[in-house]
Amino acid sequence: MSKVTIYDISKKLNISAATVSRALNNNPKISPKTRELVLKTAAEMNYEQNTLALALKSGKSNTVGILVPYVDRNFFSSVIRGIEEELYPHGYHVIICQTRDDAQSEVQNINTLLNAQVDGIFMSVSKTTKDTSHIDRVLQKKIPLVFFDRKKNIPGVSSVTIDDLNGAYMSVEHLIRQGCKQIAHFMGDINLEIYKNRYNGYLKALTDYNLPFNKDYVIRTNSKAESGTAAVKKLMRLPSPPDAIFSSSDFTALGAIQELKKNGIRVPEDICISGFSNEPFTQYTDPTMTTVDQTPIKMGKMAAQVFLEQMGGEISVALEKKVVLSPQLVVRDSTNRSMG
Amino acid sequence: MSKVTIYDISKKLNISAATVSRALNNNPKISPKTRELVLKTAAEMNYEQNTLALALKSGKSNTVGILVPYVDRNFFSSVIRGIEEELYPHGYHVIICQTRDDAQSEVQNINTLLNAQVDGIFMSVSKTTKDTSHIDRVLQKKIPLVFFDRKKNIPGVSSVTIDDLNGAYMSVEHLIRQGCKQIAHFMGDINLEIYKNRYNGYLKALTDYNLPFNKDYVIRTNSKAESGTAAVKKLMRLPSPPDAIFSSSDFTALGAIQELKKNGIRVPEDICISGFSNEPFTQYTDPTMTTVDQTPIKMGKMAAQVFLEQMGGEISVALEKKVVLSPQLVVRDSTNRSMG
DNA sequence: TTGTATGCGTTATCAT
DNA sequence: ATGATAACGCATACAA
Repeated sequence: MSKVTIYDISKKLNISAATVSRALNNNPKISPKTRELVLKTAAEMNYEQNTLALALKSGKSNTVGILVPYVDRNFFSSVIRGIEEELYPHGYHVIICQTRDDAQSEVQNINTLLNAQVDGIFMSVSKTTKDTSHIDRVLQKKIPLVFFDRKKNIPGVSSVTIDDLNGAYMSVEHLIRQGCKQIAHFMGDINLEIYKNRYNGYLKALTDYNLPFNKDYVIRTNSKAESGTAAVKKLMRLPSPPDAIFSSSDFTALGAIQELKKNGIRVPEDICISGFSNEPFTQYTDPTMTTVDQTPIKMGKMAAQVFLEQMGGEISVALEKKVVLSPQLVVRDSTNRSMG
Repeated sequence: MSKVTIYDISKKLNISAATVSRALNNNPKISPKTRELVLKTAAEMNYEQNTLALALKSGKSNTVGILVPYVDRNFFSSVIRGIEEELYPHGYHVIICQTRDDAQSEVQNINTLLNAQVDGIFMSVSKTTKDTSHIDRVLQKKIPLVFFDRKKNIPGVSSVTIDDLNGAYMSVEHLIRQGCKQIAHFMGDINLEIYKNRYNGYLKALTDYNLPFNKDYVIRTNSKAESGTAAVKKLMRLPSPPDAIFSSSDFTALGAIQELKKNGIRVPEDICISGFSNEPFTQYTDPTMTTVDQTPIKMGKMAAQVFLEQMGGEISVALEKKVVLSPQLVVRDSTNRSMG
């Protein structure tokens, strides 16, 4: 059968279960002889430790929960990969929960994770989350919590994000160096920190390089390709259309490229376009798309490391660590005027 | 504090823990009065059931494990999404493990999942897996196991796959209806069932439509774009080059398209190309790519349903269910000759 | 060095 | 209808 316990081993060997337990856990207080014997018979009997009993006993489940809007978005699944790869060697399991960007689902998932006695929680906050009492509950229980990408500013909670402002700045700077002087921006929902920061990075680059700010060049978009085609139409109707677009999203940048090509406007010759996120498809568009890589796997690994630190330290000390990763500018053909 | 147990409630109410437990579980053998009372105070005290204790007691963890090569591959993360969404309403958690296509890692992960007392295991078998003793161990423990996409033929194990042969057949049939008569094939590793089936679907369509088979038109490729560029070069050097390519992979199809465009050969006017998998990027290539959708979310949902059925039935009956999903042909511009 | 006893939180069995 | 108790499998404080 399948359920061999330390008690079974103890019976077979005529010793106590406690001794078996000690042998199995390399407890120093045991004779080498019996230790060897126990280990051998345990192997023979195909003994496997019951993680559940251990978890109940120790209060430690060796499991962490990850909350993301959707697992099948490339960015999130890459972060998950990072977390899993960093935590697996430490014996942790990874439970995945999807919030579908729904605040209520987020609360529910937090609750079930708490019930499941996870040792830590990683989350990218849902778009619609306003109330944070469920997060407070996590903190009350002293469960390490790490935000990634989308965070709330809550004292005592660590987070791993990327420097969106700088990512935007690098992009715009790159466009300027390509000779562009009239740079437009596709702006996301600035209620979200990340988009506000990208917008600010755009502004900062313009300022630093003494380029004038033109409010007609800033178009509010969502993250769909259609939004990009609409935005670029608006731009091209301007008396003085831009010679570059810095988009806060790869998808809107794609929509723009498609619309421009349809109208015979060349990218990058007539107008340079850069996106944001380094979605896998950006390397396959025509032309290939310049974008900003958010290093999601690294983000996951960092988040995991922050968690491990937290676990290693004093239980009662909720150290708050804010890690800000540097994004990576990926230059491709959509902004490359030296192609020839 | 955070740890309020049924015992705490029982003390406060001067009743036994057993009664509290019964009240909480809607046990009929209890008076409505005390039931209400317990429920109310439980709510007041913020009682939450300890899932771990329950799991230890019942032997049921309400957790399933999913093994995939990499979580951040679109296909796999989509399957995971399907499984999660189907199982969440039933109270199951989902643990993710990555095998990195390494047989040894697969064995290890199976072991730890077994230790964690998961109630079921979903897996897409690693490419390198030969020995299946770890899988036998799962069966011995009567843990429901469901293969998806990549399976091994093991008696008693259910699986959910797609009808690759038919997907290939539909693709080639479509090419024929576009007027193509000399159809080449990029063939994957036929040690894997899926590629063998796609190849057979290709052959069947040729036969059914009375097109001659030309062995020079079948090129062995791996799933990289470079492999596709190399393959198409070879094809175009033939005395009579093909007028269509059915590729077993989106990536090789992409490489082919890129190479052809570079040489001024038009897609689809001069040659039609179709891929396989409906990778997200296929809708953004130029031209957009015709491909076969493997309905991964649906695959996940089906796998979950098979598991739930298994759980619902008799414990000792390992019913073996083979679900074969119909793939979806997605027609786009790379094969569309009526575009004008 | 080893054994005994206890508890982690719950539910099920057997009384009452 | 309710209470006392055992059991799930393990680890540890204490006793020997």
